[in-house]
Amino acid sequence: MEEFYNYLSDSLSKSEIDQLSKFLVEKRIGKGEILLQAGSVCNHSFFVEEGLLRSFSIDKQGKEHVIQFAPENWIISDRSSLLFQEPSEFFIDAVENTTLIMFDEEFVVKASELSAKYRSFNQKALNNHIRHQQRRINRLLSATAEERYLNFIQLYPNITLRVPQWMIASYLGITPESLSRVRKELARKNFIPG
Amino acid sequence: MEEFYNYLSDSLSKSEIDQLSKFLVEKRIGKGEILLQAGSVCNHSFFVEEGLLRSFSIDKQGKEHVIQFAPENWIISDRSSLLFQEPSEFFIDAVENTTLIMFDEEFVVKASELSAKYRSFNQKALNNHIRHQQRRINRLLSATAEERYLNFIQLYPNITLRVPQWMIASYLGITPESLSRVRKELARKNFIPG
DNA sequence: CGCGTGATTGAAACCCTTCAAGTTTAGTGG
DNA sequence: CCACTAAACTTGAAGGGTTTCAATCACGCG
Repeated sequence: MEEFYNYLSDSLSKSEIDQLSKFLVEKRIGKGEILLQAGSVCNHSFFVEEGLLRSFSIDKQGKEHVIQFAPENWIISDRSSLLFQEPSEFFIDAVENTTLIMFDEEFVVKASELSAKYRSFNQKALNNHIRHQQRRINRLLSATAEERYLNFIQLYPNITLRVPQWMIASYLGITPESLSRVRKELARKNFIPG
Repeated sequence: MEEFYNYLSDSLSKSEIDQLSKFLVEKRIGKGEILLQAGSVCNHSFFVEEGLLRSFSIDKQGKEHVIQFAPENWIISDRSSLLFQEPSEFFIDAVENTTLIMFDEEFVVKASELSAKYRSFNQKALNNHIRHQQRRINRLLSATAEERYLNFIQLYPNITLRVPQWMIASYLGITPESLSRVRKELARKNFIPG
């Protein structure tokens, strides 16, 4: 709970958090375990205390496409499914053994009632999510595979070293083979990662 | 103002809207006029009463990439720039002669103070935006040009007929020539649009 | 040690882009 | 209402970037 309390501490007082703690569940899951199945309704958001989660879809051909990575102090969920109570198109699973905090919409509603600060905090988080997605769309539309990869390792240096390359390739929208070649080409050009 | 009042009527009473009306500005702009310049901070959201707006970026090579279309009753803006007060990466301009309502963050704050209904309405709108973006990312990662086009005309039949093809191509992340060929191929396969 | 997963490499195929030319459409002014 | 022009769309041929498929290599784990 440590990190999640810390995460909330700017917007909720200690006593307020304690009031809300009954809506929180701490959970430990192993690498590869699944938190959300495509087709089922997503009823929780997941805050990562330690470890690494990801969300992804599987297309008709059975190929995985990584939508998002969530390392420590990130929240991952399917907000569409959560808010509109419709079946999710996405999976969420653990890339590493992970300790996480689960919370549902009731937590968000109660916290919003308790604190205006939390409301604006949450609002800001939503807007930040939109910002990230917008930039990603923009890059998918305009950047080459190499540019997207460089952008990725610069934005998420921390994640780059922790996930297999094929997952990064999937996030970038290219094949593992292509990413391998991109990296080879970068090495040739004396690019030093990190 | 008609449509915007209507848009708000579920979450705010008539008198509440009247109180807030001083934060609203109605504006008419001609086709091609620009509402937001990349590099400048976005201070308003735009609600389309009549007409059609779009947001887009311009990459290093001078190519446009359409991020979003906004027909009647849609809101368009750069939320990142708005909320974080940073220079926008995007342009917003008018695809058709457009009547719109401009409002700033003060409007949102005041409306949120006045009405819990508005808060949840606004929250829902943000989540809906995230949902749309998420699906788009997913499609950019997994679908072919043809699939993306079919998906587009199904999702936005109304927009398809109102914007030039090269803008749709830009939205889909392909060249106008490619879209032309995709359409030709669909016609060959006896696909009837609409 | 051996198996399985992930990374690399090569060759061919494919999709999409680029460039260039031609056609159609839309808008403007006489 | 026609003539003219610019913009949008189409079409073709060549080229580039990525994918696909297959084979090989590297490594960690039971």
